[in-house]
Amino acid sequence: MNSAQIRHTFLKFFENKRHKVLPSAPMVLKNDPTLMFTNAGMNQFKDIFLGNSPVDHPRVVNSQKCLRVSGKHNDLEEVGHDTYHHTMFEMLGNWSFGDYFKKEAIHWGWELLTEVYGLDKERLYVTVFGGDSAEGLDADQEAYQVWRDILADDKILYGSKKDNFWEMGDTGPCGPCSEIHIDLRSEEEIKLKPGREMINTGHPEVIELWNLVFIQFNRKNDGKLEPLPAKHVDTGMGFERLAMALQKKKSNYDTDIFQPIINETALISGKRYGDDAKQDVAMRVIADHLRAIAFAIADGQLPSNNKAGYVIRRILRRAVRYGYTFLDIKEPFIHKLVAILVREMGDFFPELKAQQDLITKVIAEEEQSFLRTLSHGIKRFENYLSTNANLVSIDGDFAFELFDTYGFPVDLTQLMAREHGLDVDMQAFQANLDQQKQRSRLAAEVDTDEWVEIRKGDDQTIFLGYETLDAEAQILKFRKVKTKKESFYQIVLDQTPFYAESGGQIGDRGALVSAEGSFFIRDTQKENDLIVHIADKLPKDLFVTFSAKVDAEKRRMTMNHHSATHLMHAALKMVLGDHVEQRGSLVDENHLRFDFSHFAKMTAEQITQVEQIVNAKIRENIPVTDQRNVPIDEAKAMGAAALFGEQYGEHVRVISFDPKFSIEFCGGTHVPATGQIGMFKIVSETAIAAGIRRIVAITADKVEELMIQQDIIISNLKEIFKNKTDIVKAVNELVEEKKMLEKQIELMKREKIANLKSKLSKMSENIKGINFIAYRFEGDTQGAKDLAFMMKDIVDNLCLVLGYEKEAKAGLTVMLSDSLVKSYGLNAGEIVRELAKEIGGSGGGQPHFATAGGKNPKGIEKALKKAKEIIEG
RNA sequence: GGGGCGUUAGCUCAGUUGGCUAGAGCGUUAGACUGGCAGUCUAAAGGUCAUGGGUUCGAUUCCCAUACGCUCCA
Repeated sequence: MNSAQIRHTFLKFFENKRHKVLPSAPMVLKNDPTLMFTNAGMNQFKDIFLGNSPVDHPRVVNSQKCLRVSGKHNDLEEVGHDTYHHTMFEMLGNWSFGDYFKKEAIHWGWELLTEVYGLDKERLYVTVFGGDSAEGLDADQEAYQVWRDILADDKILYGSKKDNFWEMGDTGPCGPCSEIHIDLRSEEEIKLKPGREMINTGHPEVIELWNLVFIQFNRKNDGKLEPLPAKHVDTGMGFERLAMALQKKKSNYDTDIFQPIINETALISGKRYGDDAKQDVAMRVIADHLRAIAFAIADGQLPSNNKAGYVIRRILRRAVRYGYTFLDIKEPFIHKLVAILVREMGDFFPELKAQQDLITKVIAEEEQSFLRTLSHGIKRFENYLSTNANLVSIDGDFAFELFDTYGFPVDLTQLMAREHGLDVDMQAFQANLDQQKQRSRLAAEVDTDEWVEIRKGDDQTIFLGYETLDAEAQILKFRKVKTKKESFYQIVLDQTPFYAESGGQIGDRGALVSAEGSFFIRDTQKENDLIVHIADKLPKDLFVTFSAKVDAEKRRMTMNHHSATHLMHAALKMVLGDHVEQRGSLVDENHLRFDFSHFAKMTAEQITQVEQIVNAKIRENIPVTDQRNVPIDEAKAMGAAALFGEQYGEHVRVISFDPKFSIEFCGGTHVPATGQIGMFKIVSETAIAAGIRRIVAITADKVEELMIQQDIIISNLKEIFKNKTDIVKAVNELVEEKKMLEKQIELMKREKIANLKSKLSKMSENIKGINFIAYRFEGDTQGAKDLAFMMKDIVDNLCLVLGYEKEAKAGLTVMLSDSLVKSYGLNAGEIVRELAKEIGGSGGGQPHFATAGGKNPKGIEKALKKAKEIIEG
């Protein structure tokens, strides 16, 4: 059975048991401050478990793409060194939300594995929760009894809280779990030691296959467990492991999920998989990381230098590094593997296929830039070696500097050190790293108090912001949040007109008004599905009914920009083509920012064209069509544009301005009719990454402001040019004229200096073989310098002293021929310091050229005389 | 969010106690050589030393702020 069939079989099996097949949620998360990436199948159902979202389907089945590269689950450094760790993997899962429980979950799981997939029953073992006295929990007898109906007693093991009690976090839903393990060792090995003794011992061929979690408790803030009214089933089976078991391989990487990519890597590098342990590790790393990066980019996360984007960049760089070091590939190559990945997985994950070009381009660009970083680091390293003789080991501080400031991986530093017979002081390196971690942790510390419940309210906050900007509201709960910089309150209301930041639209600002006064709400944000109002102060009386008022002006401008974004999106597709795909969007009261895939700079004509289309649509004054709760398939059939990397529920909201022109999935707020936007203007169009362009544009008042400003500039110009008809021509003429005049001035200056040169040459007095000239000069420091260097070229044995006055300050310049410095022992710096006393200042410089400045211009004559005295000695 | 580093010619970069009237290589342009091309030689053009303040007789160099970029940590 190939991997596609394995996945299909799983979904089909549960679909036949009345489960709803759901697509994988995006791997990159938004609106969850605690998590950057989907790291388990349950993430997309978190709000159901927490009771924040209603249950649409009590039974669900899916295959979820997961990424474990940050936070609690971080497998990045393990990947490649063994046969089963991955950054990105698929989690097959079936779910019951308050529907069936242990009995069905266990029986179906067993049925699927043994009867449908045909796994050998003899090789399967199960574990159940064995109880925990500290928690006051008994063993999970219920699960045990179900298993006893299926399996012999010696196949069932009791597990500890660590292995068999699953918790989402410090608080929240949790419960015992039952795992199915498989023993894939050879017959001989099994004879030597039975599988029963190998469970959970970390053997790569005796592994956990499927985890069935039975959620029946809620962990409270005080650590106590409270039974849940609705019990859930949450299961997760590693797709790659299952494939290994079914395809009778010894490693996940030997399955058809990874082999095509590994083969291509082998081809590119000219090495063979299986020949060399280190090379094999590298090929596994590359195969794994390629998947993670490609899917992340498809989900809208580009590599960048912070947050989620940075994690993606690091994964890619790890892959490049392994290729560079162990496969000796010094050229960008990972992007070439994308085609293979798309061929293998593009059918089940259409987002990959649709964005193949972009993914390839972005990866190629990143590879290039990292290879530059590497060569930079190598250069620095060689520099370090050549400036530090007789080294015994590489300084840990230097290795850290390379790593921290220049991004040069420390293992490469070690490798290069070894080539020179050196080692790296890793202790000092680690100490530096720990110090940095400590610092970051302190700075990022956020102290969140527990929620204080004011009123009972099980339901979600009712959002009224599409219809009104002013509504009655009561506080459900609030909490205090403290960071290094500030502290504020988060407030949850029973209903609210405030739009929480999401989908690129900024959160509303406004106030909660009661008899007591008005309390400023500075921002509104989303935490998962929870709408959180941010305030600096709390009202004294929290139990009254407030009037929640949104800042209407800010919202109006934001809506203008949001609706304009939709119109522009449609216009871009018309002008540039259907490959235009939204990659990011930000709208606030000041502007709109829109990132989209397109591979070339837009021409001025294209930009104008887009502006004209949008402005025409604005003048048509098209009323908005706002359809809520449209079934997703129906919305798609309408031709609404969905975004990659955005998670949509069963029902979506569809916003259209003339369904033939612009129709999009969107949760944001929009103008009632396009006329309100008034006017649209693109302010800039730039590149932000390979294949991604960014447009910044403005609407309404902002365009008006811009126009007024530009009008003022133009009328001012016209006035200056006495209302000439063609100002551009006038300016051009002026520039040309200026150039000509500058040339003339330059000529005259030269002439003047030439005159001065001959005049000064004639003034020269021969004092003891020194050609001495002292002169009061009309000019400034720079002019004196120019003159001095010219005189040096034409007079031998020169001692030139120039004095000049500028803005009531005095300046002196002394120039000596090199011969005087060498054979007479004269020093311009010393001379000028002596002379500076006369002008009430100080100075210095080089032996042959020095300057001084002072506040007393009257002393210039005296200084010039004194210079002669010095030379006369 | 915190730390480190960078920004000098079209490109890649030097410029080390503040003073060599800012340099190299590549590229560009012109001329010469060669039957032509490739090439070689010679010469030239090209710089608000990111921006704005400050210290100083003098700042690419030191200090402060801003912008942009790189990088590590969270």
